[in-house]
Amino acid sequence: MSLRYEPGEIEPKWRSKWVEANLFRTREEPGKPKFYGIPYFPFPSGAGLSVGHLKNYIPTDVICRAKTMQDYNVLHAMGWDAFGLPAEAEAIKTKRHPGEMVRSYAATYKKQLDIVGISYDWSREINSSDPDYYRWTQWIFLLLFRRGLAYHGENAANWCPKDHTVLANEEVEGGLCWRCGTPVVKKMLPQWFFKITDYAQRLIDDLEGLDWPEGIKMQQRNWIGRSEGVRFEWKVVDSGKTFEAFTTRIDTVFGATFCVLSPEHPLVSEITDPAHRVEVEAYVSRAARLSDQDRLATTHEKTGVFTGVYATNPFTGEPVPIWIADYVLMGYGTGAIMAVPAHDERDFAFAQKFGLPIRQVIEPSDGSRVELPFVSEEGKLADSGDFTGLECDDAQRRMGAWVSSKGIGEPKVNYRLRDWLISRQRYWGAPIPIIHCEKCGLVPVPEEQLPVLLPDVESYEPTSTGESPLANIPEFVNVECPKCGGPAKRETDTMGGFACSSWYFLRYCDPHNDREAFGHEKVGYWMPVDCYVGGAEHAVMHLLYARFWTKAFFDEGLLSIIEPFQTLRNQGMLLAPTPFRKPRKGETLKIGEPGILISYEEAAEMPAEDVTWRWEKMSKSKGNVVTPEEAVEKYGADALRLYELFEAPFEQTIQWTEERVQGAIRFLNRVYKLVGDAASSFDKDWRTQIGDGDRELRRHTHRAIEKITSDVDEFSFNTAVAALMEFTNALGDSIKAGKSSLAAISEAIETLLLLLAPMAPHSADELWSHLGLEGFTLEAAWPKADPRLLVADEATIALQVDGKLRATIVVPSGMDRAELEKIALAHEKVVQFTQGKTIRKTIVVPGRLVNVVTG
RNA sequence: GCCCAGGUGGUGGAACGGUAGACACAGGGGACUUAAAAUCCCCCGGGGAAACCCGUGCGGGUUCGAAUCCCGCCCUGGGCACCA
Repeated sequence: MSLRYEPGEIEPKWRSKWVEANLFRTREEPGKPKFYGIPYFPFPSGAGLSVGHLKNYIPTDVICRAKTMQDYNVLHAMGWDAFGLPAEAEAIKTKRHPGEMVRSYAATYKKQLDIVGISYDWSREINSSDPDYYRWTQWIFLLLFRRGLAYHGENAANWCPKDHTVLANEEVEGGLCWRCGTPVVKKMLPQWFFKITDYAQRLIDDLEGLDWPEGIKMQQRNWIGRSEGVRFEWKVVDSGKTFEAFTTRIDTVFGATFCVLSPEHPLVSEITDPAHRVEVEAYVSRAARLSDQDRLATTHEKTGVFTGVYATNPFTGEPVPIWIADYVLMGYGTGAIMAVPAHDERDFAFAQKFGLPIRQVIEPSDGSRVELPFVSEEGKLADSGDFTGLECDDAQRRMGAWVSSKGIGEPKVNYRLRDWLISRQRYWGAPIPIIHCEKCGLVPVPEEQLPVLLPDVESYEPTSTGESPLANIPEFVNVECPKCGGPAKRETDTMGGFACSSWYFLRYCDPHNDREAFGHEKVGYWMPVDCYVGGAEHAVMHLLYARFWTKAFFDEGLLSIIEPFQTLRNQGMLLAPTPFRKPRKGETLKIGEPGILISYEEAAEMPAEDVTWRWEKMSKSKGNVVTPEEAVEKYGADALRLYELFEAPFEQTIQWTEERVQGAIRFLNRVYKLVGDAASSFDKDWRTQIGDGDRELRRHTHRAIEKITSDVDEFSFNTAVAALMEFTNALGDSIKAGKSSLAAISEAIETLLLLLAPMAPHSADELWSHLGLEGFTLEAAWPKADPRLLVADEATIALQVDGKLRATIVVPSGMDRAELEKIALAHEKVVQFTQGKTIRKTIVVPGRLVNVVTG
């Protein structure tokens, strides 16, 4: 009987059998190794999934299915990053309650993932906006608070003095409030922070042992931004006041011809000379008016103003002018610098603009003349007192020691990383479980009172007061102080969404625990995540926060590991063809777009030459989305899976190409036909029948096992599919040639289905049962390659003369060097190409090649 | 500007320093068919009748041998960007 791949019939059938058998339950059988594989925690958006999103769900599923067959206990779960701004914004737009909305979106995602046959254990599903979950997010907040890692502090925010509200950076247009046109100022406002900076060094150090893409590690290192330097004191002349400056180039200190303070530096108002006050104040308030965005977006044209006062360079005793400029940031180092125009590009530009002296104190070691600014550290000191002549690195050490010995400073490591601002004046998040009491200060909500429930409200839009909408609910706000019993007020800010996603992978291990966030034994068994899969866009947010929390939990004794994600892989994007047309008069193009975006229907109606096609990421707004439903309906889930696996290496961006999905269907049909035709003569008991013969077919079988097993482990799914195709072709040829025994063919067919099972599970199960085999492929044992069957009887040897291929010969495998050399030198092609030349030497690589080198 | 990835046939891509182009897609030819689709067989980097020659972004180098390693460039994609 000739079989065909009929996805519409077999795929729903097998999916319901899997559900019936509770096939995807997490096994926690003693004595087996564990494998924990998950994709990133998605926010279920209203647009639903596209086939592009499946680029990480399918491979993660393949590896988890393979590990299950390899007799691991596997944890493969899914949940919803439900809290946060994207959900709230969408709910406001669609006028729905965010909770109800997210639940319905999540249901759509679940359905979409199910029809592709992804093997999640849905009994462990998590929703971060569920009180049973955020209760523990709040508990973790209190844990961090108790450890001094959560603090309430002042931070400069954009403030509109007329509306009495903070504004998001996006709400400031040209330095003006978007509502009333009043100039926005920076104002210190209380916010909640997590003290991630305490972990800066450990976050760098522990990257070392992780199997992560090198690019992501680099991004984290750069983000944390460690730099070594010296922090030291400058005295303001005739004032008794001092400030500290941080520099990584203490070796250039003799070239410091001025100092610069950040406009926000507290000393500015104290030291400014009365004659310069008006000018300085104007500059400071102008700088305050700029949002960070504008300040960073502007061209690097330097601005600044002189304070009229001087500071003494502790190395030279010389007074240098103190300037104010916004290129010095209050948030980094000390907010004050020594400026060395000869050896720093920014200081150089500033000095040139304002006519400040430029003094060279570093020169190349070979004494050659260079153009300034000379920023290299390869050089030696000049005109630097006792330090003159030293190499830069040596000078840095000695000058650091000199500063320490004088008691005016010390070598210091600085990090670019800032503390993690977690409070949001928004409704849709986990309420921060703190009570403000006039008498007792910040009082944690007692653990037994958790969760602090997010009250159900009619209107949850952000208020004009700049406070969270929760501040308008007296029943929520007014409470008794848990400490003194007096009247107190609840914190009304909620936590940003990244708090929820920083620990969900621990909750999967123990999702129904109502006494703890996660049981020690459960996380001890499952953690760390062995395989974490997602896009590269979370490099410095989620992946950094989750690492920080894991370390804090380790310090608390809740975990015995210091890193949550041992192996991380980033999937490539999937692009879809997207049509654009030429702009008409009066139409403006969006930056980076080749024309005006049009729909597929419009494109079909226009003359082809008027349409420009471009590959774009699938998105609702681009109108180029192919949904899993459409693709499964049209091609089948197994074909879709194989296509996405086969098209390119996992990390690479691919282009959605229908013809190639057809190729996957064609392959599946070849497998169906082959298995269908062989079914009647299939021998379940091939193990007892198999003899010493059939080495050729069996070699193909066992090589396929070896190759596909290692390819799946290494995330090389495209070559795994290719190996499966090659094996199928070889098996077909072997059957056609009629030289193989039924036992060897049966072994090959059974093996083929098992190797196919993680990638095309519906078809594997269908054909498995067609052969009369019991159970599901997922519960069958993964085949093992027999090393004795991997070696070939014969080897093809390349014969080269001077590195050029001249012939190939087939010899019995295992032939030794001497014999290979003898055969090669006697070969007619070798003789022909070495004629009249001296043979200088012969390179023999047994099993591979012989290279005859002439001289 | 700095930091990461990448540049291989018409296309997607293979290739422990060892026969470049596996496996596919598209295309061409043939078989089957009244015909088409599907399927099966053959061809498919360039030049050449062939022997051979040339080919992995460009220029050098190391090596018996380089797509692969080293140096210097050029492009493409991504990230960071006044961090002293």
